[in-house]
Amino acid sequence: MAWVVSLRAVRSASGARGAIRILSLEESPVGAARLAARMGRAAQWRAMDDWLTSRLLDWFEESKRDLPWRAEGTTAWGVLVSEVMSQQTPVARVAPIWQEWLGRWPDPASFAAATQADVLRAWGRLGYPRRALRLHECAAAVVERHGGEVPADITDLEALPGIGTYTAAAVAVFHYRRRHAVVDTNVRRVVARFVAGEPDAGTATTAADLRAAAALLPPDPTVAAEHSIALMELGAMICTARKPDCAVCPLRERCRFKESGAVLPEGPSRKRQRYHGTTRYVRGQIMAVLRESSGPVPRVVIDGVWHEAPRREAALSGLISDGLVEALPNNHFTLPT
DNA sequence: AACACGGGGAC
DNA sequence: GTCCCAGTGTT
Repeated sequence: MAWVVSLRAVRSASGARGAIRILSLEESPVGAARLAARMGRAAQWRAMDDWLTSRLLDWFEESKRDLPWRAEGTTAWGVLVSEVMSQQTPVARVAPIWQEWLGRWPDPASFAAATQADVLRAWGRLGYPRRALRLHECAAAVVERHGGEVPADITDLEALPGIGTYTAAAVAVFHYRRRHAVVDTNVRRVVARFVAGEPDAGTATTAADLRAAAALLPPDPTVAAEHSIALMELGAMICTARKPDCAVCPLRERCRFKESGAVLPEGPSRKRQRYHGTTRYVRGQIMAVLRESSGPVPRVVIDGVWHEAPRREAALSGLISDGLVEALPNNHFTLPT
């Protein structure tokens, strides 16, 4: 009855009558399907006879990772920060930085008051430091537009700097428990395999991906929210890109990819740019120098990070136009103040 | 639709 | 050495 137990966590948030009724059956050692049959359609829990949701939530309750932002009492701001940090960055690397940030800047107002240099140093080597600056702008916008409270409305969320389709949905669903599809790379892959029987998701097509994921959602918002989290977790832990562990997948009996008996293509699926020596690499080197220096850095030190002047200058001017670096009159460079 | 944008860890 | 990762903003 892990599936039923999982509803306990959302009981207070939902206040739904249905949740209470389910909980009353908690001691009864019956499976989700039998429970559904007993309750009947009048209970309005179509989720109960939704095989996918039932399997997903049973598995999730048992196997979910103990991520710090999943702790009870995490604020909407905490969830938003965790999502922005997790954009293109593995959660294992995000967790310690997230802890530090939430301790230091527990809400949008305190974070908005920090300097850009402090923000960029605290971001450390998480990568894509423009995210840190956008998060800073985001906090200011939350203070200005929403009185310091992270909004629950998807449209309001998407209007914030650095918050796109995915992150807006993630905050609305994971924190505010809205019923809305949350589509990241994991969900796209799981849906491609489970529904379409394809080995991997193709190029992202936001509207179609959202429709496909939305079609799988159970009717109740709180259950749908858990379903969305679980689907992402499944993609991250079981239905992985390289080596899906179908043997232990809770969805294996009805997965069209598993049914097809197909195997993942071996070779590289697409051409990939080298990293070392790219502008992006050089930008990273320059940022590392500036982060680790307490004050302005002379040009000669910047010149040391890469031998080719054109590449170096391209990286530097890019950083300046992105607002990540400031050029001082005395030919020194610094993180923005 | 295709790019640019970090950095680290798994294989 | 290559691939992947809780994406977003710009062109």
